[in-house]
Amino acid sequence: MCYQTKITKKKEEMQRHFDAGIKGLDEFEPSEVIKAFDFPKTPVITDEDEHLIQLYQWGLIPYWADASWNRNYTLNARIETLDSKPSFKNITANRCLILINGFYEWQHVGNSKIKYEIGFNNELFALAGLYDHWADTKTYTVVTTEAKGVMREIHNSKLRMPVALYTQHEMRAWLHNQEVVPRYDFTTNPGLYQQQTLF
DNA sequence: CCAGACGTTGTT
DNA sequence: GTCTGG
DNA sequence: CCAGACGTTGTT
DNA sequence: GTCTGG
Repeated sequence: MCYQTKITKKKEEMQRHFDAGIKGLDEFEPSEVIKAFDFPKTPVITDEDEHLIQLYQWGLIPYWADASWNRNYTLNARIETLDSKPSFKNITANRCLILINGFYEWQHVGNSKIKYEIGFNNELFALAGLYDHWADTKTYTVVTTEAKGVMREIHNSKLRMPVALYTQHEMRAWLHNQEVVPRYDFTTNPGLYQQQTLF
């Protein structure tokens, strides 16, 4: 899974990096830790306009959802079952890029856990996402897959990781519904935080 | 057949 | 809206 | 979809 | 076996 990200880059740098304009990012503030369970609005690029960065809210709300919808459960979407889940199957072509320069995951060691920052030397990159857009509601979910490589060592409890895209080619492929191989050659920064698990 | 679910499993 | 558990 | 029903109303 | 209630 993936519930915490990092976006410390300025708008101007994101524009340059992703070769895109910007719309409605006034309320965006770079942040060391972005928490999914707060349902934050974060910068994304959708397949509707690959040269525009806009804010979408983390936590997918399908267009048919009613007031009882619980976004806690649509912060992530398992890539293995996208085509069969009612919440995702009709939007598997609504591709977006979630713009970040790091994300966080916890490693369980004995009965404590260590927080890692994961990324590409603090460079900008993207997570693969799906979005829905209806009325004023613009929301997204982060697509996850089986953890590989170093991610199996770090995220050793759930063995999941977000689908990460690094090159422009990978990002375009995702937006165009083409096969992508999720990245796992991350740089990692351990020990940001350590916590005894409660017993 | 239709009511009820639909999504994932975590942080301070 | 579609799917599915009862 | 699958577990569980599936039949009728009387004779000494 | 088929039908149907849940």
